[in-house]
Amino acid sequence: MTVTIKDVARMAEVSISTVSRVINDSKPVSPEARRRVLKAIEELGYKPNEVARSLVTKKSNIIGIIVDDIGSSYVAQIIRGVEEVGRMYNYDLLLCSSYGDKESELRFAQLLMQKQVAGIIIVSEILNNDVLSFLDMSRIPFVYLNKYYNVLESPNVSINNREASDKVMRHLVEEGHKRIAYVTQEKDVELTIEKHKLEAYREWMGNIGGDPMVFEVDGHKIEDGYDIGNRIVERLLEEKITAVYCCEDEIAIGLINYLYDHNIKVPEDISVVGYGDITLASYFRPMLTTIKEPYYDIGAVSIRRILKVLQGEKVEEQTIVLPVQLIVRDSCASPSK
Amino acid sequence: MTVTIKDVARMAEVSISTVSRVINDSKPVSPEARRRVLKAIEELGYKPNEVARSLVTKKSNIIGIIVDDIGSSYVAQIIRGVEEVGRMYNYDLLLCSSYGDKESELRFAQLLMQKQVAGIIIVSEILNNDVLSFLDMSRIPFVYLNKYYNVLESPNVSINNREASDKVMRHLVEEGHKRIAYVTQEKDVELTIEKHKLEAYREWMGNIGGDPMVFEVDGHKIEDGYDIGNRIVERLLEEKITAVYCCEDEIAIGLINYLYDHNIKVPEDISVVGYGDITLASYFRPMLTTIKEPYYDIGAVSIRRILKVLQGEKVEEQTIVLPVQLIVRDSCASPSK
DNA sequence: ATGAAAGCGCTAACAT
DNA sequence: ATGTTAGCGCTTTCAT
Repeated sequence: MTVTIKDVARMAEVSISTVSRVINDSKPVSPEARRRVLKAIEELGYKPNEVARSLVTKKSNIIGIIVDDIGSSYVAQIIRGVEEVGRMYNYDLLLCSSYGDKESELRFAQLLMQKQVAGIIIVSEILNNDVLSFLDMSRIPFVYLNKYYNVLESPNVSINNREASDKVMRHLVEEGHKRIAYVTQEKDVELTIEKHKLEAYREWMGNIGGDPMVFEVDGHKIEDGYDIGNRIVERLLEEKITAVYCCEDEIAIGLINYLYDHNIKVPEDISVVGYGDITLASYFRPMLTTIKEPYYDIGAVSIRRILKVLQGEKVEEQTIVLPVQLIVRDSCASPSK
Repeated sequence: MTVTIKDVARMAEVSISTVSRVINDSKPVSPEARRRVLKAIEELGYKPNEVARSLVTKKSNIIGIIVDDIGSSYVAQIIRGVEEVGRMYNYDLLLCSSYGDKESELRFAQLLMQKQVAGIIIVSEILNNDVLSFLDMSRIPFVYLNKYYNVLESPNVSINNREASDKVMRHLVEEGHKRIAYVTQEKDVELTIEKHKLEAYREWMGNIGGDPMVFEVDGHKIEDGYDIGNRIVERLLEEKITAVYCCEDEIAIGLINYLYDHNIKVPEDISVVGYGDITLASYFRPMLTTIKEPYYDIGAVSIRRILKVLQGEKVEEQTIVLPVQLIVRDSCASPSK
């Protein structure tokens, strides 16, 4: 049946410890013995049983990742980043989808512990102190990623949302827009990144002497953006709004779809700016002007952080802040007229 | 420290075997002993070490999944299907991305074996007999999914592509199109599903007495569809083509983008049909008329198949064929005339 | 019904 | 430099 370290030892005529030593390069082994072991491994096609290994070393080279929904493209991008960097260091990914359920998140965290994962990355869209405190206690290296909520007390990787919003507003103003609306999330504003984005928006509107006009959307999906189009389009027209800054790409795209379906042209009649730069943003027409949240990098940096901790390095900052970028594309133009 | 079965046994004043029996419900245990064990487990917050378990049982409840690129939305959908069904039976997912590299696919398959996964699902976009024969030999239950190539000799889940193409052509013809072009893949046509799709296309064109007009595209990305727009648009116009049937949604979307960027209206000037129904298809404007490949279901059925084998059930068919559906949306209309 | 003990495949002291 | 041995935490005979 499956070949074990014993078989290798027997064939190479050494003890299993010697075999172990050459596999792990953990102690000096005479060239001769090493040669024989290597030969035996080759001939038998021996592959160490990772499970047995994990049992004794009490750790696997598996990183657990709990995501909200792998179907979201930003989540997939984060996973790519995690996967690719992890792979470089021979770490594998154990994937769980919580679909936004608090209890699932916690249960998966426990499950991953049972599986002796080396570290955990959570991509969450809700606020869930239960996992956070569980993870804190368990003393396993982890990173908590949350696109919406400000996470302050846990290791995380994010961008400076205030700065990002400033970039959007500066661009809009420089393009000549004065009547700019902002579409924000209605839920938990004070706890989310919307707080900072709204601040930036309000400040800029103050500076250019315009009235802030804030609309609230409920949900993060393209459909939700479409719905809000339905609810606000009349106000937009009445108030002669020339640009709508949406808190998320999905909302922006939904809104543009609504406008498209009602013969309002983007950007000719109204400019729309998004936030996130999801995959769709550049395939969609008109191509979306938006803030690039570097999802891939967020994933890559997250696992790097965990790997560092695993190697015993001290990681100072709780939050690692990545640079933001405004991607100017076609959904935004100077106001006609 | 971490609490083990010994701790539970001590607290419950039974042997570890009894604890094991309670945990696994493997043998009768007296009500009294069971009660005490349960209580101890509760109080200590004991969670069995899955790694130790796997070592002795020689199998984990982990399903390995090797995908081409988790960034593709169809891949993400398949994974969702696998994940959700797997979860119902307490299986976890170990994820590897091969990025289309043959050797990676093989290496990952070996790696997954080392980790004692219970089964393997491969989502491949290339032809790789090395993994296939490795998997065959290893006698681990697996499913080989390939969107492009006909896989005949390995367990797989797919749709009837011939039938799907018939549906597209019937729809196009019923809408009144006579001058229909088909965009196919240029690579390995004889080995891929394009063979059957082309057959259907040619047969229908023969039936309505039209000239088949086939264009070849190289690649599966939206950009590739855009490129081909550049290459064929003049022919399309010359030949008064009223509908283009593209072998993949990505190609269709790229083509529509090209047409959009060059002021050719879809569907008013030209109808475009895709194949796949990727997530983008319904968010894109015009919404794409396309064949729905049920990715989620493909994933779900794949893991069900593996689970069946794991439970010792015989699974007769190598290939499980799922029903197809034509999704009629907006990118296709009757030819204006 | 329960416990003692062997052993899964490996690593890591400890001896030599 | 190499071998012997004791576990890692669990399941599973085999006795009782």
